[in-house]
Amino acid sequence: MAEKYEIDSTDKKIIKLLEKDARMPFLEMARKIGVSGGTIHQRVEKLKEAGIIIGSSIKVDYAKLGHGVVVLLGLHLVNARDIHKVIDKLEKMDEIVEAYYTTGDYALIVKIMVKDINHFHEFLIGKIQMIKEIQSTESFISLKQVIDKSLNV
Amino acid sequence: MAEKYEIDSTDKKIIKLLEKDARMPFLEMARKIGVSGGTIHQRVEKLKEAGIIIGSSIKVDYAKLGHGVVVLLGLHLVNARDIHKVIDKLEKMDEIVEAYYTTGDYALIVKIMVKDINHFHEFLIGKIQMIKEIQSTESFISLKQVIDKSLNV
DNA sequence: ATTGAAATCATTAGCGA
DNA sequence: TCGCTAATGATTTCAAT
Repeated sequence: MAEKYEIDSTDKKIIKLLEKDARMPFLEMARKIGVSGGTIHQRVEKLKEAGIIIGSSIKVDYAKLGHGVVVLLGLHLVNARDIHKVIDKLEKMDEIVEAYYTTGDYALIVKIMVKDINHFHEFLIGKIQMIKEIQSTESFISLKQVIDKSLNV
Repeated sequence: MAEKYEIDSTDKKIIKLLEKDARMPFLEMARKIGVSGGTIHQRVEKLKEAGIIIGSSIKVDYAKLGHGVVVLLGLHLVNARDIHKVIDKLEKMDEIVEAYYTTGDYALIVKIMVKDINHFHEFLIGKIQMIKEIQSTESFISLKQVIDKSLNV
């Protein structure tokens, strides 16, 4: 994995368009890029096979659904060896949406989404602090995401 | 904004399916959920109007395109009042894909994607440290994202 | 990479619970 | 009000070039 892949400017344009709108019709993309719809279809299939396009998803305003608080949580483990056990447990928690192995201060940094500060408190005490392999945590509470965009490849 | 919205179980099922695959045909969703295609269409339109569905995007394996390193960066500002000026500058940088206002230690936490550690170094010295409103930074380098999922609403 | 044809889908209007 | 059906135009998909 992580082998570099050769993509040309047409592939790049396709990726850029689909990052903005995953449901854009292939024929519309074709008109914008200046190739045929069949070509778009072939290119997208190739990008999927190559594992460059992994999937697609809608963007949801979770705040409108009552989950407005994002918290970044740095985790210290008792023993670095337990990291996979910890990840297994974290994976099952609904509040956790992302997790990163990191170098430096923390073994892991996780991103969680919760309804409010009370919910966060309950989550921290009732779920995170129940994992005995976790020694301590540091919380960075965010009330607003100010930038959210796709990488310009 | 951030008003709560009443969504029923059909809306939830639609959101869940589209989070897994934004290009899923409405008729396929209709068959899975047990309603007509027209109903899916109406519901999706309503969810968009309500601002719950904001957009859609493909998921790209950026590591395969040579941008394999994610860094979370905590920023300390010289003066908290300058935060909007800083955000404006950050917004223009290709490497920065997300940014959060946070309480506590940092004024901002940003997520960046870079090719490798050298690229990160150049970015830090050549771009971040050029912003005079930023006092100091702390870096959390991630070589692997181990969890990435959608919130279970 | 394009073309063209067949299957499938999106979209809308009108009907009915 | 909400969901369904039916009809049309657009799109996806694939084989042949």
